[in-house]
Amino acid sequence: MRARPTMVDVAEMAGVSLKTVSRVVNDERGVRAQTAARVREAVTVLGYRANDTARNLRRRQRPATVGLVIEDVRNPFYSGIARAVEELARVHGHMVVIANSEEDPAAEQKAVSTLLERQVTGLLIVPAGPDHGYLLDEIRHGTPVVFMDRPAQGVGADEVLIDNVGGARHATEHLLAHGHRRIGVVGDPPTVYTVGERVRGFREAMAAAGVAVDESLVRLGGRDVVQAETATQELLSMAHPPSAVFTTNNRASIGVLRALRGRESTFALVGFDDFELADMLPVPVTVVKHDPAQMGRAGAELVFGRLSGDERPPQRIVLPTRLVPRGSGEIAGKPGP
Amino acid sequence: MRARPTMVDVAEMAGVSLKTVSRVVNDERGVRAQTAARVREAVTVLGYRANDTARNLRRRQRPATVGLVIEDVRNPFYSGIARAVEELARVHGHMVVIANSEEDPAAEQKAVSTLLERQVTGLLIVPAGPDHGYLLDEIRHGTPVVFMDRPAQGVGADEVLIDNVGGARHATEHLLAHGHRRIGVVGDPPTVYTVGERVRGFREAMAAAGVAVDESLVRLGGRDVVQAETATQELLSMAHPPSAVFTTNNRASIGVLRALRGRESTFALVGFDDFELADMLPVPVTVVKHDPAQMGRAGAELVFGRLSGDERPPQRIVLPTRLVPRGSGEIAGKPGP
DNA sequence: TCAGTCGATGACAACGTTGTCTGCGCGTTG
DNA sequence: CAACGCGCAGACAACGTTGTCATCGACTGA
Repeated sequence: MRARPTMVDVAEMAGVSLKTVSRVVNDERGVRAQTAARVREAVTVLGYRANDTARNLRRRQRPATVGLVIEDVRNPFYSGIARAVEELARVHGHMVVIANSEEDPAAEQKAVSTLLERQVTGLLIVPAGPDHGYLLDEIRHGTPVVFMDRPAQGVGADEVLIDNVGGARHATEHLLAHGHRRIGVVGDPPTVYTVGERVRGFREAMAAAGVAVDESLVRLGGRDVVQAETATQELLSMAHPPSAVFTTNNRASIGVLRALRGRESTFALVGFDDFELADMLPVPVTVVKHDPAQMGRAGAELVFGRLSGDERPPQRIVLPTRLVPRGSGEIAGKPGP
Repeated sequence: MRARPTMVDVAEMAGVSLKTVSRVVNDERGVRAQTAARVREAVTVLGYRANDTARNLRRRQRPATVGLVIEDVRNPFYSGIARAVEELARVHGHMVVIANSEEDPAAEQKAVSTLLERQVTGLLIVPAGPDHGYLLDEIRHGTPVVFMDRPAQGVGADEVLIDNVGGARHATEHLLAHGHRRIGVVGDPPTVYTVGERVRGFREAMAAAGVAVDESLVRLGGRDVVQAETATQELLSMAHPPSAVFTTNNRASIGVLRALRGRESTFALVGFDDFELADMLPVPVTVVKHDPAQMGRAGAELVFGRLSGDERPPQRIVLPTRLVPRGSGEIAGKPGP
């Protein structure tokens, strides 16, 4: 288990100079076929592999790698993004480094710092914290940064968002149209941008319909399926439970469904985010659907566009949502025993 | 948008030598507090960030990065692995580069090559192709390689597998115990190692029970949900459809469920791999459960163990499976109209 | 008082690679 | 036949950093 061979080793073995090896390895012209063959022979015998680190340093270029900072790959929304980013990156000869921020601003900033020291050529971030002024210098030094799913303050960078307010409004209107008036909300803390926006869309639709929001039915703050389940159980055991619920994301939807299972009492449901098997459940779940792959692609396209010279002012792309009625939004609420 | 500042720029601004900046940046001792303060000042003013590429080259060490080659992050099995690997990597100060091999040996080999040129310190691979002799040199040069989910030929490297045969046997025994005799199989091509093993477990259990396998009920080859759905439809329209089916992975299970939906005819089902909401479906799905996170952790532990001097001979870790009866394995088949 | 020690700092080389420049031998051309 | 061009090859510097060694002044102790 000795160290890796370098060009010097190859040169020595082939009886040529270092530079000639470099020429052969990089398919430069100006090497006699016979010499090149000798070099290639030595390369395979020694198992030589170019050192990308040294190459990049010398060429003053960065490793062909983009950083992707997300909350958790296990969430299908993020893995959908990740996959699309990876696909586009591959087309552009880049690799993807994934960091999970765990929704923690400190972890996010640490990850970003490490990625930047690693000299990534571009950065795709689902921001956890609000302020990203610390990236100003980097952007000025030529690293394209794209924020996905949520905007970032303190920086004028590209952003890819979805129509949160519109989607939530549609969801709420759907429930209102089916006669629901006591509508609850279950989801993550409203400090998360998307949650705030979706709740805003909910309130807008309610206000437009002249229906007052019962604040005791708004249960935000859960961070995972279990907490959404608990919140739902609380809703169900109220004296006047909601007849319908809007959930702010797929985790919350699933938590609600778990709480509802086996219960006699139930309520209508529309969830933000589609999820696998939503249409296969006993009561198929009506959702506000959008396309994570589209978000990943749009973000990656922006990054690689910037890398190849796109100098337009910072873009804000807003992706559409679509209400997919499957049944759960149309059932009449029969709350309470 | 000028180039990034280097230590030379910082040194110039602080009126010290390059080396002093290096000392401050690396928290080496031997710098007067006052000098250090001046340097730090210059660092923040210029927005200096250490160049990990140059540092690694000089120190003759590799970037603290491990490569993870999987089939598709969108599959929860792989994203579960990815997340666990990332978590352990973070603990060890490493980042994770993810490459999707798409089950294509050529793509896998290309990804691995790129990762190695990038000087990753370790490699976690879910192998797509069978032969990995091309990694022999690398392993000899000191790059720890761990194969996950499937073994690799031609190399003596660490492996983390699951008890495919045992799990499949349990699944089949469960179906046999509930009176099923005409049992079908739906899944990926048997050339995929895990599929082959799981089918072997199925056959072993059938043989042990003295039940002949009707080969027309074995439908392997589908690579995604849609193809599994098609295969199932074919099974259902047979003159003598199966009364039960064993699926070789979560994609196949979901395809089968989709085909079954709304159909009058049905059959019992046990699937390999657990999946979200399996317990929430109209007929909760009985599965052979195992833990992707455990696999990721085990793999990562092996890599980081090797990196810190573990010299044991190549390990083969086999993770257990557990049958989770939820109902779908116990229903009586009522095939055909 | 003088060697010896110590703390702070800098000069220099080196990591593995590539860009630039130079040199050599040979054939072509005016 | 001198001059030139061309194909091939190597010497050397440089990328941004860190390890080693040298330097210098000040302080210590006998």
